Amino acid sequence: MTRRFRGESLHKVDTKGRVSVPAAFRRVLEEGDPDFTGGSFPNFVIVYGGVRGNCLEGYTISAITKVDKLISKMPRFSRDREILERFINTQSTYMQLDETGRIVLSLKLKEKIGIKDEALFAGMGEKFQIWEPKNYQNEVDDLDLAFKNLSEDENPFLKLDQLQD
Amino acid sequence: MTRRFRGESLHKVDTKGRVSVPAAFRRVLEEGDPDFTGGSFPNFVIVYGGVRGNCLEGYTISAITKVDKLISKMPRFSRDREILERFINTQSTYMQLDETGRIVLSLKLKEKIGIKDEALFAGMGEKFQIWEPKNYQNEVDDLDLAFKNLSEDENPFLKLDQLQD
DNA sequence: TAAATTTCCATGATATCCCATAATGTGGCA
DNA sequence: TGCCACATTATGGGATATCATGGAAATTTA
Repeated sequence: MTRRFRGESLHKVDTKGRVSVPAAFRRVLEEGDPDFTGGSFPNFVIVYGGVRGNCLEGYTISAITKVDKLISKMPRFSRDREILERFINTQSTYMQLDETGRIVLSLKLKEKIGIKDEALFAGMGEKFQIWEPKNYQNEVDDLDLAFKNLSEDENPFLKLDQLQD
Repeated sequence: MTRRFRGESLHKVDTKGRVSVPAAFRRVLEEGDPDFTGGSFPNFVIVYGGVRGNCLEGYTISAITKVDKLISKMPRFSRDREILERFINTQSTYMQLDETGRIVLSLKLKEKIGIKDEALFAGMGEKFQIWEPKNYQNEVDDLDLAFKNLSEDENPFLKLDQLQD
């Protein structure tokens, strides 16, 4: 069925940095890890650099592999490729769900996005994001405002259908 | 799973030049060494000439083999080939992890990149880099700046999508 | 034989594993 | 439709393994 990351949910981050990944997201991670078997726990990748920098982004193995393959097609020592590798490879890390469906956010990752003891997970289709709850609310508000200020012909909902091929 | 080098981490270099290679990188080095068996310690290659010259680059055996093969496809006595062989073959050396996951950086290697007592490891997909921390920060800042100054159609992230399929 | 390497051992700090429990959700069935 | 039994989920605590790092002993090299 090729599930996608959908929905938002809030989770506790304990003293060791452990957080439950929303159960619905786990199914997507499992489907997206070619090495996943019933007995194992899915691997995935968290990108923490991002253009934004204020949230973490989780990708399934197959999603990130697609990106990696594209990067590999660029000239090996080109500046463009280097920029992308810095963002996508250097500023990312492998993660694995544990048997209770948790991951641990290292101190470094928590600091990157200002998380203390709660984390908000937001589904974004082929990736998901992890936010410090207040920052998330601000982000949502900003987006709302930006959307409201668009003129009719800038409305992305209307552009959507124009893309159709 | 075919792991790639991901993430960045900072390590102490002791008086003998010993540095821990990040644990995550060891797994990649193991996978990339066809001769690696459970009981042994993986070999790999460090290139110190490099296009840049301000960092060392570590390749798994299988990654450097790919590069070697590409070079050997170039005309045998061409200047281009000679240059590449000089950089990739002459200015490189085999390394082996010890049982605690460390390597020793010779005085020569340390001097090449200005390392004193700390080394920054940065994953770059098929290879990783070793930097003197301050130089690394400068490099990241430069890249950031370069990225911010790109016009919309120069954005490597967008080029990525154009490469699709 | 002095200096430089390599090997072996030691230890605190992290991270991982294993078990426990409460909360929530799900389905069946009267 | 209301309730119970069971599976899944969210969360915490302690034990155990791995990692990063330093120092001493053994070995090599010049």
